[in-house]
Amino acid sequence: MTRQQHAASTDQDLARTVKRSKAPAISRAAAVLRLLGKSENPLGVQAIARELGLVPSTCLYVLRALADEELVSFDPDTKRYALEAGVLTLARQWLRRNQFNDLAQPLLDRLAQTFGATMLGVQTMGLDHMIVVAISQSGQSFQLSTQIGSRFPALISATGRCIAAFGDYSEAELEARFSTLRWDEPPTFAEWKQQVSLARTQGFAVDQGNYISGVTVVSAPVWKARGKPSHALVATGIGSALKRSGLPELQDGLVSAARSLSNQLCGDVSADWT
Amino acid sequence: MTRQQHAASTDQDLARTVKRSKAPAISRAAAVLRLLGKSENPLGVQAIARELGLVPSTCLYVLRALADEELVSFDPDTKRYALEAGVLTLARQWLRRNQFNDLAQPLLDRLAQTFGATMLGVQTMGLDHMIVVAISQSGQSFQLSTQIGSRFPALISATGRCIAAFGDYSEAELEARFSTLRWDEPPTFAEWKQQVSLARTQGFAVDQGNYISGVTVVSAPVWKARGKPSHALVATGIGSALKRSGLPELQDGLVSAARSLSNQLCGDVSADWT
DNA sequence: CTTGGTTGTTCTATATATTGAATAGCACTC
DNA sequence: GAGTGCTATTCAATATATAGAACAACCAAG
Repeated sequence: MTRQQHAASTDQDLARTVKRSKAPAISRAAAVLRLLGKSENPLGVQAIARELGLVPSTCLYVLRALADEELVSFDPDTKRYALEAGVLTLARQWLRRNQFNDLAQPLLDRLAQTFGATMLGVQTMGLDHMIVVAISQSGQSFQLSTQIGSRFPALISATGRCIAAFGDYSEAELEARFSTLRWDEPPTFAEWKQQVSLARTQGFAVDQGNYISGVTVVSAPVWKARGKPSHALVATGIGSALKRSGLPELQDGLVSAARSLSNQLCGDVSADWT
Repeated sequence: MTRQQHAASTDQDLARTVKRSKAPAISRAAAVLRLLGKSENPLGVQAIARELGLVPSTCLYVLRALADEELVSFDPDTKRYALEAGVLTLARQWLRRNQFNDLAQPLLDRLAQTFGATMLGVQTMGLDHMIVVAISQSGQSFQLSTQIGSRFPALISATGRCIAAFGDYSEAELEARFSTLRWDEPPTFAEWKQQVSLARTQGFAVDQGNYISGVTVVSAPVWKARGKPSHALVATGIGSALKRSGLPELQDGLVSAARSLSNQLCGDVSADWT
């Protein structure tokens, strides 16, 4: 069972986005790409159109355009479409010019080695979700498998508490989002709010088996600029194992890594100004 | 100096694609994404429009749509656009359901270990280019750095000779493409044709310092179906080092790995037929 | 402070992308 | 072999995305 879940992008959502935008074809194209990404096997025109609430002919034109751009592959025999390798090229280009990754990776590697935990670097995307952009596996212990590019709802687990703590969102917004989350051991909203306050004073957040039973997650926010944190460093591991290798030390290491990263990222910006 | 080069996608090309397509916004969007990928730093609306020959207002709408889809990031302060992490999500999804990668990776790892070479798995995209989709570094020697997602012109180096040898393209097509290639030590078209013939009879191709002086590249084709090869396994290394660790053995290993891979990939297809 | 040359953004007429029905093909069942 | 239900695809009318100019906001130089 895979853990990640997106804000269910329904036909309704797509329809609204398409209406508002001045370039609806692009919203449709993105929806098609996401659908093909989710799907286990290649899909035909009708299946895609039905799933996304598109007109088949429009959907066909979208697919042809995407195939021309090598973002989608087309099998002439089966008339099925799937994602194509062109998306890889874009991803590499993004990774290349992303200083967060370059700076975070060695820090994550060191922490993973020291504490035998699986370390993640995540990028926050408002209250919608966060995206895993860097990973370091400890190698020895059994890993909690997550992959680069995975998306999680914004307020879940330890990082969710950080986002809530340092993002100054209204309580109404938070509660609305909170109510849609799925946890193994869901905290009440009151409990969660208290943990968020604690995170605000401590500078990091902990999830002790709420999101996944038996798994402890620690998260510390990273800033690229003043305002809401843009990223977070995350440590995950089996609760008992993390306790044995020293949870307080891990928390300290994580927080100081996150702080040094924030300094470097903000510093680079000011270097551009000169 | 980076080696890769794309078929220079000029404004002309884009203009033609846009005209032909029934969904021009998508071609524009793809062009914008590629441009942002190439660019070292974030770009403004005008710069993008100028570079791609787009109308600024249209360009703005494209960018806004892409930003809505989290494929492009927008900095409200500087009004600059760049690639966003959404492209990572798509790439991961592509990698997940790609059996070539799953099957090729262990073979590449073994060959890289045995021969101290940098191994690549590439996917061919017609006569336009090929894309690196899997990598295994030997770890010990200093690596010839290439990254997943890199694009190379189709007919370059050893893999180019394989594509020409097993793709049954007309000589006119080949010569047109061949003439645009950049090599360190360019072969004449006649020499190259001879090497292509050799590759056809041997079942693999070698590039001895043509593409990059001092670097030897060996490539063996992989088929996913009858017809043109869809992929290739590639070994690269310093010429002298490869000779020392046994070039004939490397060639044998590469060819047999490619053959076994072809069998598995085609076998899956025939399994679908039953 | 004004001027000149940028930039990003809004606005509206018109060329055109999108729609939904009609067409064409393919694989079954009867 | 005709019929049934599915596909993918084409086509022409119309709703609309786009182009180009006008606008606004900024910065640097005089």
